Amino acid sequence: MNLKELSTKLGLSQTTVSRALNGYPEVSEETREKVRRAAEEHNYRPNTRARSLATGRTMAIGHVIPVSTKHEMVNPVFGDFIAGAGEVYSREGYDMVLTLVEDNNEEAAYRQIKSRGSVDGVVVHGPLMDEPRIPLLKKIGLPFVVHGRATNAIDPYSWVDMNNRRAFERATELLLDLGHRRIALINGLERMDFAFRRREGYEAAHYNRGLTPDPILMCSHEMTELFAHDTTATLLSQPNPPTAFLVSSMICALGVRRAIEERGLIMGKDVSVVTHDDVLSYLRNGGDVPIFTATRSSVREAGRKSAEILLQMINDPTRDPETVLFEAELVLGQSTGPALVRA
Amino acid sequence: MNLKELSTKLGLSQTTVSRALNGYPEVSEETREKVRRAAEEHNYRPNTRARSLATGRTMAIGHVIPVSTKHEMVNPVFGDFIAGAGEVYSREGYDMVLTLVEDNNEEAAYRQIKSRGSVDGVVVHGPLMDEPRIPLLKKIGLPFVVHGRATNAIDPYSWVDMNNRRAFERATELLLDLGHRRIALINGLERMDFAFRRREGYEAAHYNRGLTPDPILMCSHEMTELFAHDTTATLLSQPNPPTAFLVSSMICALGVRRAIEERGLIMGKDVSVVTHDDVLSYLRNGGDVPIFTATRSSVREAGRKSAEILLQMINDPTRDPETVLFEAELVLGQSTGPALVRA
DNA sequence: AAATTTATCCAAAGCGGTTTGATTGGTGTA
DNA sequence: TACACCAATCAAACCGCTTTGGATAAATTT
Repeated sequence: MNLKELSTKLGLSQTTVSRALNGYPEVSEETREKVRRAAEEHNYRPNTRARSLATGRTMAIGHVIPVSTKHEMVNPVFGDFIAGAGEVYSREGYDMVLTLVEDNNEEAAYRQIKSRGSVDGVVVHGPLMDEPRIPLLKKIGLPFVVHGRATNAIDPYSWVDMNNRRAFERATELLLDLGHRRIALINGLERMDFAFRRREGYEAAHYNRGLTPDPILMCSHEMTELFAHDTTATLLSQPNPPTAFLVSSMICALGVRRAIEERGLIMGKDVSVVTHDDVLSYLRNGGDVPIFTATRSSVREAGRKSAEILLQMINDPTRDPETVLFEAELVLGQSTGPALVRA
Repeated sequence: MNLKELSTKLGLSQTTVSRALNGYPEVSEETREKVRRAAEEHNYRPNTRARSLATGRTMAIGHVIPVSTKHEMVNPVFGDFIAGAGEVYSREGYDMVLTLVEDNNEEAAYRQIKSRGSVDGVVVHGPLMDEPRIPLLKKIGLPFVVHGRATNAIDPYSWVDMNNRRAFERATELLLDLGHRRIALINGLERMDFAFRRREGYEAAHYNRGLTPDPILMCSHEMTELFAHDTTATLLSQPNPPTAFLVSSMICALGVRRAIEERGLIMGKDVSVVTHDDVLSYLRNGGDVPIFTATRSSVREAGRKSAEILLQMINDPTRDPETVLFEAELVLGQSTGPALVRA
């Protein structure tokens, strides 16, 4: 059932039917109601493509997911982010289109997205410190919002981020307060902006107390359970092992815990762990007292916020870029305790 | 830059330019080359919407992700499945559009997808045993392939599934062979088809040896780390605790292990664990000898296969439904061992 | 009563492509 | 030389919608 059919069936012009359904005032309430009922009855829904051709708006938002060619990694955070953004999109009648892009030809991908014109805007995921996509998108004039930030970006742009630096600074301070002096950092890839900032926070907390973190304790890698486990195992078997771990994701934290317990140590007693918790739906840091002491910030909420900002930008292109910085909560769990005095 | 502009710039008609770019034979090689170069130079790309309006093909595939209203759960498997499917789509020039649907109004969602005409076909995720979406999609005539199966579906349809029943039967047999007689089943929601089949396999292995599984040992829930942990802890504290656990996901397996170790037991010695492993990128069951003994089947591969089948169906609607059944490998890891003789 | 408004409705022109059905000039053939 | 045929190109229709710019009749002013 399309507009033409519906309108002949009603004995009206396409114009009137279209207007009736889209709430324009030049239509009597009586006909509008008639049209509405007929549309309902025949399950009519305007064809998206035709409509967007006519309006110039696609009513779709693109998400470009970088897929690491080397590791075939998909960020586990992605599902929940999408869920948050999706809530907003479906409420506002937008579609969400995903494009997977290998990390070597991102520029081409974005140019294609723009020239094919299949979305009204994009969400940029996984920004690097030096993020070429930001000036690119500015140049080609595609509205966008970044989930995260890019330290070295110059021009203003819209982003939604968590205060990674502050979160990890606070987490480190907590561990220092508990007497820990050898704190390992199990970080993500540090060309990723978030990971870089987290290390900054970790280091800052040390420097602020006149301490210098041991470089040997700082590790950076794709955040898998396995990496976290192996790294932790290695560190713990060294002559002067860390007494605490600051970890970049729950998944990694599980690996850290595994390594700790394999050594017969008790987490929260022999070794402390603080992790960042993205509040993923399938990996709740649950229980009355959470398992892990954690810096917590909901990635789903970030998804919602990103979507909202992007839609606003699309609806009013003159708007200035908007930014949102979430502060992570620091929630105390069972995984931290005072540093043991070394025999 | 659109077709019209490009063709006037070239002094050719839109027809010729369009044909040149789309590889039609009625164009001299000379002009074709000229057109190609001009298109390249001006970074011309046909507008997707216009093209799909004209051709009737949208060059987009829909994925409808059920989002549990109660638990706000997003299946963690989803990211990797999408990555696999996405490979195929981008190779074939398809977009992927995601629709999040709360589990209470799925029918409306699919009808809308059809009538809005924004995709050429859909992948159905998370089929239930009694899956209303299958007859619905058949009725409204939208090509689809199901990731998983629906036990009670009658008409033939395309699906890609893992042999859940067989996998869990084999896993159970392994545990029985090792002497275990009280094997707990930590399963997903059993209205989900995959979970139902897994239980069938688990039970069949028992029945085949004249054994009857204790209903108290069979648990079914949304598959989170927390649920798995709590359930395991409860079961282990009972008078006649299980000596082995058969688990439906790696995430759950991590919860099971946590509960085991909290009790001071050693996995693979005091208690055996077999889990299903979807080969998620961030949760590799790694190491030379895998941590967990597991039934293993790559969900990313399933994504690839699903996409391929769906595209074939779209390209040739007369094709019969195609089905793919992956057999899971059973890989031995460190988490299983002979049942201890009870004192 | 004539002139304006106003309330409804409609025909037709896009939107940016693809595709059908000519039209042209050049070749091959009888 | 005349005819058919082919290769290359184009004008125009079409996909399904929105939107501009009338048109018409009724209501209101003057």
